[in-house]
Amino acid sequence: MRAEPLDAATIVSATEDVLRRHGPGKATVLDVARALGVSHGSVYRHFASKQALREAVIRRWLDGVRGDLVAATREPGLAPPDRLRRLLTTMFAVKWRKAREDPELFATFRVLAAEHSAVSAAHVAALLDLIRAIVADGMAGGDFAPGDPALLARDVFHAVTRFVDPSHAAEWSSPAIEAESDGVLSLVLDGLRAR
Amino acid sequence: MRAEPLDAATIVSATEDVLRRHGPGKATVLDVARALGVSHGSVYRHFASKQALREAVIRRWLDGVRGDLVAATREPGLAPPDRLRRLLTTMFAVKWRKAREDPELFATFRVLAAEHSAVSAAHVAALLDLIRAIVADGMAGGDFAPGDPALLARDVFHAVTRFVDPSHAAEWSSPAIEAESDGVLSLVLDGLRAR
DNA sequence: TAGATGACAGATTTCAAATATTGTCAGCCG
DNA sequence: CGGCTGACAATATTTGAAATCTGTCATCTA
Repeated sequence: MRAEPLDAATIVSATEDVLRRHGPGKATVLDVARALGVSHGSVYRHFASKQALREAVIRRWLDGVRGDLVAATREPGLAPPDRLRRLLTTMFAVKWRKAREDPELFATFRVLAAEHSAVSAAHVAALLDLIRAIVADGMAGGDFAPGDPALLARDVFHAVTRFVDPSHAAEWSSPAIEAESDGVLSLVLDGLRAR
Repeated sequence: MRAEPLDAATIVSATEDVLRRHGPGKATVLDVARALGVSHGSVYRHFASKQALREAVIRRWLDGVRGDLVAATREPGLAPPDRLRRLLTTMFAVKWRKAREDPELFATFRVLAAEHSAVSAAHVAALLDLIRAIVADGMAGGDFAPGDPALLARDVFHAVTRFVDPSHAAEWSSPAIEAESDGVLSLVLDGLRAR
């Protein structure tokens, strides 16, 4: 039936396809096995449970998002305030684009992320660390007022919740959303500069 | 069966009780009529539909919340920055308390608010106006840098989304939530002061 | 005669039986 | 042998028939 040996990555990809096609509620392990042309027992050789399989899917998705983000931000010769603005607007743009391009798929990944909150929490922690590094840079160079970079990174992230948290995805289709995020960003950057 | 004549306010109160008891999914017009000791036809004399009845309930609830808020903020002799901080922390506290005291009832009202987004939008607009008035005051007195008070009020409100938007109610049970809201509030107030 | 009632049609919800899925594992196949 | 299969028990989901609810209105009653 299959030439290549069945491996975890192949199964995860097939699961993504099935999720895309059937949605989170009706995507079964049997569907995944069918898509791969194997019995469902074989899937259970690589993943202990349906939950574990779905966790692998959301983990790979979030890692990809974060990869996109780090790549887009690797731009030299930008002062910390501009770098922070760039990071955050990119963060917004990546999420908004994914949510708008394929709302059903985005909704599916929201369900998976909610199912596996530990994976989501790790993702958020990694994003927070990106912010923290820039804030620390800015303080060292005098662009930002002194303070605890980790705490301020947390504050910044919380202030932009509306623009990154998937529970606000419905609001991202408004054409005003860009102006709104710019407004909050300016307010926050001013807050970091002058304390 | 009933001494006093049946009026809209009485029906709304009975509906609140039924919602409290049965939840949003299983609260029927028949239940409301039963609670009042009348036939369901009588309820339809005062409200055109079940939707209209539920809208009256959520409208009264939100008006009450806003009343509490305005009352708690009517405190003289406070500079605009402190007044703004007071308004917002009170806003948080009112919501958090309601959500923690009776999570099921809070969830019920969330459902009603989602069903009647126009009513919720009006509520938000009224809250925004409270913020705008204080920001304008602060600009007039030199506490805040000059700017468009309406736009900045919008930015401030968006920055504290996480602490007022019911979709984040689950996060409000964390003991860290107070420190987190204080952090964002300080950042935002600094932003308003020094632009 | 203003306000309340309850029978009624159509829409929605409920509940139990029928079907499908999850996860295990003894045995098969290359 | 290492990996795959498919029968199987336990659990979860779907289905559709019965029950309930929404909204209307002709009729009643105070």
